[in-house]
Amino acid sequence: MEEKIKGLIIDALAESQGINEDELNEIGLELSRNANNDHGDFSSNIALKLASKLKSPPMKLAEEIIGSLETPAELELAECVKPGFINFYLSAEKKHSVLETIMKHGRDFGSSCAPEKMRVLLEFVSANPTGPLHVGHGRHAAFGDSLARLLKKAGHEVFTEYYLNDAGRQIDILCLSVILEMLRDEGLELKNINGLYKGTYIKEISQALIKEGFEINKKILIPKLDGSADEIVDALILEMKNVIGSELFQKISDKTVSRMTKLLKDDLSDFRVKQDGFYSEKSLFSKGKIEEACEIVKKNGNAYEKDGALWLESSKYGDDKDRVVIREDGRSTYFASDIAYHHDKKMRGFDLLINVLGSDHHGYVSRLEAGLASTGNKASDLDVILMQFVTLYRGKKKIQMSTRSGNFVPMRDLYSEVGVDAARFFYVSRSHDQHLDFDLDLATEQNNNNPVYYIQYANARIKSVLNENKKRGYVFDEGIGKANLVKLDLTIEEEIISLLGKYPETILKSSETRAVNKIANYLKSLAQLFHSYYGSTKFVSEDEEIRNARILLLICVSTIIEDGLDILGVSSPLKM
RNA sequence: GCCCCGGUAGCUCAGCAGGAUAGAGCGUCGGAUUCCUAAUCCGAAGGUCAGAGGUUCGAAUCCUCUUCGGGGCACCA
Repeated sequence: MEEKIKGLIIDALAESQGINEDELNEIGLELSRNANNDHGDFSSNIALKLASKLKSPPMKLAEEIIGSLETPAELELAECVKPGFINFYLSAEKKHSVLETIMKHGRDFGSSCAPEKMRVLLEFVSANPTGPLHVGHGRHAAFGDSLARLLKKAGHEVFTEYYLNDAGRQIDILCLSVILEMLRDEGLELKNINGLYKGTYIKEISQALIKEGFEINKKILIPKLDGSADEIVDALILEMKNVIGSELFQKISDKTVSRMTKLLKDDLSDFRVKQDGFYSEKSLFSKGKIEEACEIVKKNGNAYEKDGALWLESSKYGDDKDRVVIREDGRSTYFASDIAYHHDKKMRGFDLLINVLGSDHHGYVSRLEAGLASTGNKASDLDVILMQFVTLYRGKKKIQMSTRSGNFVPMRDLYSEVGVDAARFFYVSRSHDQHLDFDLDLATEQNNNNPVYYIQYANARIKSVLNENKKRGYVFDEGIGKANLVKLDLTIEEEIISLLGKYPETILKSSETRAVNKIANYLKSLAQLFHSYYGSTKFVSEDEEIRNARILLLICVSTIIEDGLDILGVSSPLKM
């Protein structure tokens, strides 16, 4: 319809002002859809835009345009208003037809609206497997999973992935922490060492390994603890590998990582977050992907050697300075892994790579782009979404996020307390580039304050009305409903229908801007209109025609609420 | 020093590919339940959209500066 009206305007402009399409393209023809029906269903500002160019008052122009405007049956009226807007009013039949579309397509209404379908690799969370996921990761998880659902809804093919940092120093430290815990468990007295991982999960893993029959020589020598915490830890790792043998160390390391990974997967899946794949950093080494990437970079003339290290000339691609890829001692940097990993993503055939990262990684973005460019890919294929931080509150009281030993509040604690529905909704209700204050009290309140329940309740009320309809011996007749849509002429009904009609463009816009929170806002508005409608109108009435028409409308509202909530990973209870 | 994000009602926030009177909820005040779920609804009061310039017929929205707050600038991961 939008295109049709635009076409009409173009014709009218040509006739009344002698403006051709090229001239028009310069100015840009916009047609906006209006929320409140004060200004019609669509409006155009074209007369205002043309006024200065044609040196003619906008109102006069608008009148002339309308004068030569054809009006098809779907259009009831076109009028010009005060500053120079042209407002279009659709016929009632046309406006109501969206309900028929929703009845026909059901939950597929608004699906596949993206004009260009892409293969997307969406990477999110990717936290080191050295501890349970905390409330900050929770936001990444909720956002990433919802974005995946949203992009799929819009018609894209989406693969979600978790990059598992299962190699490197942090993993050695994790493994060391577990081994020392095993020794402790066997009665060895050990001083606390800074920089090691603590927490019940370390204990659990060490005990599980002991049960599996892993043994550590108790006569292990702890080297003198001199130097900085980092130096001590590194010395311990080296010593441990020597004493127990790097083979056993590696075995324990593998066991530990796989147990940690299981823990992460459970944290995520219990939060209804689905990762299609876990990509192992270690596999980059074993499959030679890092050397491969280095070769490509060198071949493309984007690397050089200096001070015994291999440097990527990332400054060539917009980074502040060049970066080390292979260290002096021959070990590759984390950045090297990332170059190889992102190149591999492209090789797997994805058009678009989306990374959800913490906002503290923003300095890393240009480096990633440079890495991608230096392997011969387009930097613009990478879309990094930076996530701002989360602060927990209990009412007005800020909750200490981490203890002195560096333990964060686990995300599982959060969603166990407030429930998965509330947690997911709250996490996603604000734009990713804004700080999130997560109020645990608010998330569990059962009233108007709490948008999750407000929306769910709207849907539950609809289900209840449908039941009541049956209970009174009526059978919903879609045919009668469709035939009487024109009777839905209350202002509130028109507002609801208009909002339902905006669902596809909401999906499109929020998927394009990765703004999952727009879905949450949309649902809030829809629920609000519904509750108001509920309070003012009787649905199960004796009049068969209006009853079926209204119930049809309610079914449409319910369809959209359920679909929208599902994008957010929130359930739609039938009863509350 | 450089870079990213933000400042909208007393509070928490929507609105931001420019558009017509800036919206919700809470809180305050006043109402609604013989009726399909009151986890609801209706009404009132409440604003220099941080400040100053600029672009435009038109700016909360775009640009510049200032200011306040959060975060970042490794041969760490």
